[in-house]
Formats: sequence, structure tokens, C-alpha cells
Amino acid sequence: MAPPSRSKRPVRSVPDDSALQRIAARRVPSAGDARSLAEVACDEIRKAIREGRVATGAHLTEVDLAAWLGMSRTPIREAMRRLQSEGLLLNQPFRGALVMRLDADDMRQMFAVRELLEPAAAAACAVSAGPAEIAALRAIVDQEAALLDNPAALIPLNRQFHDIILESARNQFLSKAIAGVYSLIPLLGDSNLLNGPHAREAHAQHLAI
Amino acid sequence: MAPPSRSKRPVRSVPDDSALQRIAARRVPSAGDARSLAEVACDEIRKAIREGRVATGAHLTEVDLAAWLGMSRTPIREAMRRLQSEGLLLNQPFRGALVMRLDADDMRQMFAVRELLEPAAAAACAVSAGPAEIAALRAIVDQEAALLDNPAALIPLNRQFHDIILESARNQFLSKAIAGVYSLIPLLGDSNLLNGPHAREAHAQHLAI
DNA sequence: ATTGTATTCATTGCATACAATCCGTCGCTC
DNA sequence: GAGCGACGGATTGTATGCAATGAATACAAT
Repeated sequence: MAPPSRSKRPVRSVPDDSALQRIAARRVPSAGDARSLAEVACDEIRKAIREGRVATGAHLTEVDLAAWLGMSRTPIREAMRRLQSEGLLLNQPFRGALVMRLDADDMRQMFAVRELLEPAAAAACAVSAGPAEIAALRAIVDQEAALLDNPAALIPLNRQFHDIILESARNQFLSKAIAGVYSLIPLLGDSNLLNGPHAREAHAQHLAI
Repeated sequence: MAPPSRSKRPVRSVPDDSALQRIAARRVPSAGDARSLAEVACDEIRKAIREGRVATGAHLTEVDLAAWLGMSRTPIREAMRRLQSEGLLLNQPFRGALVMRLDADDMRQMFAVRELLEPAAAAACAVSAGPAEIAALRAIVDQEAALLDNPAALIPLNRQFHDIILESARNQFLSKAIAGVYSLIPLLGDSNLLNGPHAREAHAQHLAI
């Protein structure tokens, strides 16, 4: 836009000084913050859990999180509610929220469901995937083959692979069910092991289109 | 009940009348609502959708719902967020929320997932169900057998049946995945048909413990 | 010393005010 | 007449103040 205002801030009607000063005094939006504060809070808390900065079983309160992230309680509330519905947080009625703790039995249940849903997704993908998606999957598998000795590098590839499969399965309910399981993986900490053979299996299974 | 109160109403030590009267005299409005307003709003909106008082594709705004339910926007926001994460509402960035509309393809996807998850739940139930649960299931099946000509009466029984199966499956992730599918059933309107043969199948499948 | 009761404290639940944003539309300039 | 930018309405996003709640604790009575 013509006026010298920063980025996309719609200057009022007349560029009189009072308006300009008001605008300048507003908030410095730092970077492009298209996301709402609630989303930021949600991601930050999730990341903190994933990185172990917040231990499982920790006691989180709205005011603490609000102070930590430098925002008011309202977006924090919203973020906490979302994390609760995802299962990462356990709501205590009036006593704050606990970071969900998964025991061995929970993990067993989780992988049982995962092993039920993932083959179904692969099968649905095999039915409805288009050529472009198959090519993308094949490319990822090739990349994986070259990195079998580097488990850390495989993680994002594996994620991409599963994302494409979910998209190709063309079943939003299946996707959401699997996402509901995946969302709790951060709670597992370092036990998120990924081995090459598993990728191989997925590859072989997918070649059977 | 030996265990400490896990229910949300930990009755003090003795249910004396003074406390009871104090509690009863607390709030004037309607009845004792232990639930938060957000939960009330959530249930009310869900019910309105299920009963068709709000058509699929309708445009809901926070202020309208707040005025309708006689509460402020804050609990309404919370309820809407929950319904969005359940999939009943579709959030439009700044333009209100739409009641999700399911087309034929969505329904196909939904039943595909349902037919994947329910047998798995039945299998898990068969493995881990206790005698009391088996007896309860059998009782329900017997009741159903006597009501095969009355589809309307079968609906609550069917619900009970599935609830017991989910509980007996002892897999919270599986339960949540199935609940995520069930929660969208209200959107289907009157096409929620339930026939006797289906119950029979579930019965037969369950007898194969 | 033990039990029952009142008080206090930490925390959430709710309401309201204000800011930011989006979209439609209208007036202005060319 | 056409394009472009600015207003206005509508709606959500955020901040803050206050009421309500439940647990812990201090205290009194037996």
C-alpha cells in the first residue's frame, strides 16, 4: 500500500497525526502473527511437553502459563482446553491441570489402536491415491533407504510419509482418529523409536497397490 | 465405597441438613447445576443440533448463542471450541461458525471407520471382559430380543450395549476414537436407523468369547 | 489427643470492555 | 465508467475485574 505504514495495517481515513500516533502506539506485531495467541500458547505448551521442559505429571495453572508466555489468561484457557480435549492435559476441577502421564498399559493400548488404524489408512490410500501421491511416497521411501543408518533424520521423513498416506486415504474420520493417537506421542518422551524395518514394511505394503 | 471420593461431589463427612440447606439456598436460578455454564451450553447446542432445531449449515455466532442461553460469551466460546474439536461445528475465521454438514461421502467414510473400530472393540472386550460385564451384555441382548419389533426402544439398549463394550475393551484410545465418530451421529438426522439383525450380529460375535 | 468447624488461600469460572480483523460497499480520482 | 482505497458493520480475539469454588489449615470443643 502507498502509505508508509508498516506492513498491512490499514490506516484510517485521513492520515492526520493523531490517528498516526495512535496507530504507532498500538502494538508492535513483531513478526507476522497471523495465528491467534491461543494457537501460539497451544503450540508452545505442546512443544514444552515434547521437549521435556514440562515433566509429565506437572501441575500447570493458568496464571503461571500466562506469565510465562506473556499473555492474559483467556488465550491460555483456550489452549489448555484444547490440550485437554487432545488428551495431553488432565483437567482437575479447580486445582489446575496435570500433564497427562502414560503408563505402560496406556502405551500398549495406544500402539494397539495404532496398529489397527495405520494398516487401514494404508489400505484406503492404496485404493484412492493418485499418481502424484504415489510418486511422492516413493520418493520418500527412496530417501529413507539412503538414510537407514541415521534414525534422527528418518523422523521427519516418516512424518511426511504418514501425512501423505492420511491425505491420500481421503477419510477425514480415519485421519482424525489417527491424529488423536499421534497427538499423545509427545508424552512418550524419548521412547519414540523408529527403525528402518518399519519403514520398509510400510514401503512393501504400499507397493501392493 | 472404600476408595476415596472420585466422583466430582465429595460429600463432606456427614450429610447434615444445615449444609444441605445452605447448598440449596445458594443460588436461586433453576436447580442445582454442578456443571459449568460451558458444559450446559455445550449440551444445549448439541441437543439443538440433534433435534434439528438448528439446521446443518446454519450460521451460529457467539452473541446469538449467548443471548439464547442467557449467559456471557465466555462459556459460549468454550462450548463452541469443544464442539469444533468434536467436529460438529466448522469454524470460520472471523465469520462465525457453521454447523457441519455431512454429505454422502462423509457418511461413507464415517461408517467405514465405524466398521473398522467396532469389531476391534468387540474383540478387545471379548479378551478382557469380566463375568459381570458379560452378564450385563447378555441381559441387554435378551431385552433386545424381546423388542425386535420396536426399533425406537432398541436405541437406548444399543447405546448401553456399546458403552459396556467400550468400557470392557479397556482401551481408552479405542474408546476415544469411537466416541469421535459417534459424536457426529446427531448430524445425520433421522437416518440413524438401527435394525435387529445388526444387534443379532453383535450378539453372535460376542458369544464367541 | 482427636474430631468437627470456621477461615483463608490458591485457582478457576464468568462477565464485560476494548482491540483487531474481515467483508461489503461507497465515494473518490483518473 | 472503472479502479482503488477508505469507511462501517459485524464478529471474533484479548485483557481484566470480580465472584465462586474447593482444598488446606488453624482453631475450638469434647
